[in-house]
Amino acid sequence: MPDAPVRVRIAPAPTGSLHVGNARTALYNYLFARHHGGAFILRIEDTDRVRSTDEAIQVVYESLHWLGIQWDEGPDVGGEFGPYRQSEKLTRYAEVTEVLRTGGHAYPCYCTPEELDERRKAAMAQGRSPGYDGRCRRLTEAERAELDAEGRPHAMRFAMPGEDLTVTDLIRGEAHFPAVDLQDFVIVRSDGSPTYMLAAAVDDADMAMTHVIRGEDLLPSTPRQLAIFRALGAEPPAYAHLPLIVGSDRQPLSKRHGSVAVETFRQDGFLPDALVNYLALLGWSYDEETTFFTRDELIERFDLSRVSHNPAAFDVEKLTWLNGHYLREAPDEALAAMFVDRLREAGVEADPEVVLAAVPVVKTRIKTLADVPGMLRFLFEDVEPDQKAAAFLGPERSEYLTEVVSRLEALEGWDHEAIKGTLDALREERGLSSKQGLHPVRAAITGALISPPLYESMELLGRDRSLERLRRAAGV
RNA sequence: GCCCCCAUCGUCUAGCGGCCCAGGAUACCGCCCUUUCAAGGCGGCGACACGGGUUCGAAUCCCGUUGGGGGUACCA
Repeated sequence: MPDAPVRVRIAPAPTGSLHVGNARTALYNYLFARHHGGAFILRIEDTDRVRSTDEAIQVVYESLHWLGIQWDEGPDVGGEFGPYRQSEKLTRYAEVTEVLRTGGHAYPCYCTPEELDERRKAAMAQGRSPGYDGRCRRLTEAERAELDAEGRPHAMRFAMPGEDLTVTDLIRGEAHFPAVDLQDFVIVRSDGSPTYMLAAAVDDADMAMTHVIRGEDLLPSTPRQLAIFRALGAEPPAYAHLPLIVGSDRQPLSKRHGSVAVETFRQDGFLPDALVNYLALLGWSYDEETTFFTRDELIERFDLSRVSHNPAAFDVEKLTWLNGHYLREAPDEALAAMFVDRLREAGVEADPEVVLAAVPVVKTRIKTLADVPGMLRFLFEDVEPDQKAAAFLGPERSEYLTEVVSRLEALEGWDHEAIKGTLDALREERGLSSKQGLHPVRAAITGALISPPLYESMELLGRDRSLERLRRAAGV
């Protein structure tokens, strides 16, 4: 198996958004494939037709594209192991079911959900394993014919081999499952549709997967899928189960913890590089100290043996910090383009030239792109001073601001150095602290007490508009 | 209930028998820098869940307890 070219996949169910947990699974599979020079496949698990829509599939594509995770085979790009949508493989699953049935590995089950539920409860009450008791497996052909004649609907169950099974996990080692807990499970529903257990195993076999890297929640399903592989006479892939991502309270990560969909992180102003770097580190580490990784470094260094075993709590604070780092590292031109887009989304039409000039002083002051409009809006439209700023703009500042205006009017040029010199001189003459001297000006120019650097802001705003705002604040 | 997985600072983690009275990052606190706010620099606080073993020696190995997570579906 180590000699076969690596083939791995991500198999999301299109339910409307791509969960970060799925995104991380996709990332690890992608990194593993690239590291080994293998193929990364995208498969859409849409056997549940009711919940699956084409729009939801588009969201999966877009989220993965945004993260920069490219797939080599998939519904949209094709490949020699297709189709890559389970809804297009229904006849294939039926075919396999027939093979299993003929080979004595599957049988019809006529038990109703109510009956199953009742027996399950009874088993649990007695401390026994709650799985299927195998009743219909013992039916004779004559009895089955009779039930069929009555028109009783049936599901198809897989007949487990009745022996203990061992899963060898690349991350965790061996897990042993006693036969008593491995009971016959449904592979085809009474409406004829295949279940996940069947479809996933058949696809992994059909698509020649060499490794299945997925969430730990699927570890208990592995012995069952292994049994299907064996019944089919197919070579099973190697398995690796990733620790789950939980919320700050150790509960499964869900919307009440904040953002969980990749699309939402994008809207919240996170950079794909930051999310990828963060996700890479959420359950994996390279060494004692390295925190930042480029894509190429991740591909070069990713290794399943360094994936951790315990559930990881998603920490937006750290993601946010990482995002700030990537924001500061990004080229100014690229940032300017993103800033302009953000401003437009916030209803602010910004001059790209001005935005580009503002990038250097702004990029150390934002944590996400969502902070941009609040930081730069004042450059492009008049803003009402907020409450704290207003406190520095009363009539009692009128004389001071008027003096500020006249000094600045006398200025030859209009650059931050000259502005600084002028305001410094005035402050010194009057014995004003920097706060006393600058707060009123800052309030007049930016409408807030917290803003990008004042002198640079005034240079960016331009002479005319700066003076106009100061005059208005002075009440002139 | 039963089965499986897991257990180092609040959080992400390094550690795979002596290099560890436990290292890095984040968060938090302080100082420096400073036109506000950040960024940056420096420093601080802070963890081996508990109990038994094994060993000259255990965060590291074994057993148990406790705790957390997952599964137990005609969801995936």
